[in-house]
Amino acid sequence: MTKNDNDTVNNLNAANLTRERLLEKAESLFAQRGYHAVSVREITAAAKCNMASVNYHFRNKKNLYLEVFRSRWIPREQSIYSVFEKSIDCLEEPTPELIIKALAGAYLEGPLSDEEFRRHRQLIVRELNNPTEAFELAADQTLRPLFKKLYGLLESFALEDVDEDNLSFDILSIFGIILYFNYSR
Amino acid sequence: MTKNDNDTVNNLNAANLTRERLLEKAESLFAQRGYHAVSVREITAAAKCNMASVNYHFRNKKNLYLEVFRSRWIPREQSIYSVFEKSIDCLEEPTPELIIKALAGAYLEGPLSDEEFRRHRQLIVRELNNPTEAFELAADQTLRPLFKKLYGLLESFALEDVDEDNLSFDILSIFGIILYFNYSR
DNA sequence: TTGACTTTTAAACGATCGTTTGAAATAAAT
DNA sequence: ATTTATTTCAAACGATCGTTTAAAAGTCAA
Repeated sequence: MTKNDNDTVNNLNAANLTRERLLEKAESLFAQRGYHAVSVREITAAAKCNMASVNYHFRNKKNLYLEVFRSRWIPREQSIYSVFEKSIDCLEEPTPELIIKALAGAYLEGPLSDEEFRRHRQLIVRELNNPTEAFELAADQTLRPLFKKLYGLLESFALEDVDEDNLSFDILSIFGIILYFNYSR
Repeated sequence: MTKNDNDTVNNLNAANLTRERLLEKAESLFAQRGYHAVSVREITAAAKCNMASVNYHFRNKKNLYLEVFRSRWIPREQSIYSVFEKSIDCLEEPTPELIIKALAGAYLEGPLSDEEFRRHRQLIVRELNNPTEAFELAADQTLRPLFKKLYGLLESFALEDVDEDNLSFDILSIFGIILYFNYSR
């Protein structure tokens, strides 16, 4: 067993170097090709460690996948959210156009490098198409709060005959555009 | 071996009933959960036939997947394209807004039922995220022609300072919105 | 240096995967 | 009715999957 019941602890000993390498390579491979297309053997080979390390550090493959979201994806999304909130606070007059620009900017010119954003986006697009427990984590801790914030910002404009459903759809469409941005190459 | 070298022939004998059931169930399952998450055993169980039938009628799993695109997805997309073209021809003044409405209409209110469109969209979204040989088929025979048509229709408007790249991006964004439509539930 | 604890390792486990086999069943032709 | 060709089937194949095991290696305090 680990020397600590809470396996998300941030010790910097040798053990956690293997742990961190596994999370890094697992995220990269899961983002590139998806959960089922990537084997534990491939992840451990990339991380240059033994196959049983996945079991030792993360219990099993599924939990390694979830831990990628818990300890990497969600904090990253939260940092994007922080950038977005600060951008909004700086606005004197937060028009819908400026709000959307602030949102897109937080994702596309925020704290993430191009490669980091590519991975980040790939992971959540895969979850949108094939929801697992990871999507619930992401939805609860990042997506719904962001959605709620956007809703609050945009509904005050009460654009003519736009009802709640249509506004929700518009917000989702904006995410669709941002998520599909990189497909234009 | 089959009694015909061309296994896409449209005979209506008993053999092809099994073949058609396999294509139907394979498409449904691949759309729902993706190539790797669906096993040959599951497909043949759904189609109520023996596991070896996949090998007999389609050579292997990968080719069954490709045949779903060749004999089902691409013809369906082409029928959508036809509806779109007819809608455009009926327009007296094809403004960008009317063009986009015609496009969305062809997908959302065209020849496909809601369930058919859901499957249709799921298959191509999975290919966008995880391109295989099937994407090349779809791109060559349906996506690029449609894209070219849209480009021809929209570029004539020469909207101010919109260059080629930005117009391409806008077209892709429109597809992003259409593809993500159903996520709003 | 000893002994307790943590981490890594090689090897094997059972399960499931896609595919193959050869014979039985069915259909078509002579 | 017999032969020929086509289609279906149960059973097994080798490969790969995620996981487990028990021992070796490493770490660190007493």
